[in-house]
Amino acid sequence: MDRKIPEETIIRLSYYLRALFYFTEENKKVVSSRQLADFLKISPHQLRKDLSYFGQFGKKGVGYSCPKLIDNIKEILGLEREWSACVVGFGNLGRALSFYKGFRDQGICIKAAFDVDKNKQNKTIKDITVYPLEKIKSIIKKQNITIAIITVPKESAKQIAKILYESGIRAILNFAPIKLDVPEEVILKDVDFTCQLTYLTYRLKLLEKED
Amino acid sequence: MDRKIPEETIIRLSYYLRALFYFTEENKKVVSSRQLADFLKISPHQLRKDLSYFGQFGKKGVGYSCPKLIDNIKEILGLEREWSACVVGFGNLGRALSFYKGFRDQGICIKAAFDVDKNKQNKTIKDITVYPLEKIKSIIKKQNITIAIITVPKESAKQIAKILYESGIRAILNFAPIKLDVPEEVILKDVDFTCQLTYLTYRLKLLEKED
DNA sequence: TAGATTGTTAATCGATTAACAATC
DNA sequence: TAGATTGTTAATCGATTAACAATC
Repeated sequence: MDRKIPEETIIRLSYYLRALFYFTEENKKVVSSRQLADFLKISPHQLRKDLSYFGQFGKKGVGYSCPKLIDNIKEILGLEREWSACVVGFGNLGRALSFYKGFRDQGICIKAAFDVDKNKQNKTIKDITVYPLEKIKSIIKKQNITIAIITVPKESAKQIAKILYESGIRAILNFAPIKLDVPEEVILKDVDFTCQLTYLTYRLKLLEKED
Repeated sequence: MDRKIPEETIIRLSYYLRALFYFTEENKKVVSSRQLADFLKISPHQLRKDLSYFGQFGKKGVGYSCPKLIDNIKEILGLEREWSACVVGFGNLGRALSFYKGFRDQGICIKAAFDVDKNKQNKTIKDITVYPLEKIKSIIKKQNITIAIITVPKESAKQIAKILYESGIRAILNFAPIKLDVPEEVILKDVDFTCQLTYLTYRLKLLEKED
């Protein structure tokens, strides 16, 4: 694992994992790179190239064992163990992420939520308790939380990020539409709906021009 | 506009727009590529390169006029006019997207929502009415909706996509964790939280190995 | 053995970075 | 004029695609 691995490759590994779950549910024990790739609408070359960064997982002339490749990819992505996460901002988006089942399937467990709104605080829904912001530090320590998801308005996002990394958070998934300042050692990933939607309007406009 | 323009460039244009809104709020009339780039934590070269795909918008030795560049980027992204969209699936995520203010600021207006759940149907919250799925076709036609956002469970996503493009939808933002089959002329963009989170666990695991 | 499919190298393609001439 | 900053070309870097030898 000396060469630099593209971020796109890592993202695709998640997709491969999901496809493997699907084929496993369909009672398939072995799949070829072509079957996986067709399911995900990518090329089999790309799948094999992506896997080759990490080792040799298939059998020539045969394909990949579903359960084995699942274990291998989980190991690569760090999903062989459980991770604890929290959500800051318990609006609609915060709630959606808190209760999203897809995370737990992959070993990522939302352990707590935080919100400024007193009416939301100290209530527990489906195992997740909403705490006031003042409790961020203590709960993170107590519950051993390493990942935080930020869904607060952009006005308070920078301040929340500061509290989070000062509390020991080492990775942040940020849904607030603003660039956060975090220390180099904190891993930050932005998710931005508006940009994605705007890409659609751009393409729609292009199409109209062609006509 | 003969050369192929990278998707990344289009996504960044949205970020430039947002930065320009920020500087405008701060009463700045003119900004340099360096100021914009610093704000967004990218390089000024990249910003200038991105803009150069579409024309010359700045003044050498001076910088860019904020209001003019805003108008130019809006025009490029098709945001000089209003777009009508709908949300299918009125769970927490559907609600979050329906009421998200960031869209309306950019001229994208959620006009209707749809859900299978009878308890959610025929209620109007903040100008958005939730209709049964059977009404998808008629509402889309009546309200002139071109963009759809899918937030239903993966089990029903493919079927919903079919109903949508058969109803005249031309662009889909898909939050369901499954690859949809759509005709070539329908523009499709996937958003996947799990992949983003998993990228964080991958990086966290890498860090631990280094120690 | 013949057919199938992997893993990897080489070729291509595309995006980013850097440098600088043009010019406000 | 001198300083600043754009727009664009060239160089670099990186990712994807394709081809094929290895081998189950």
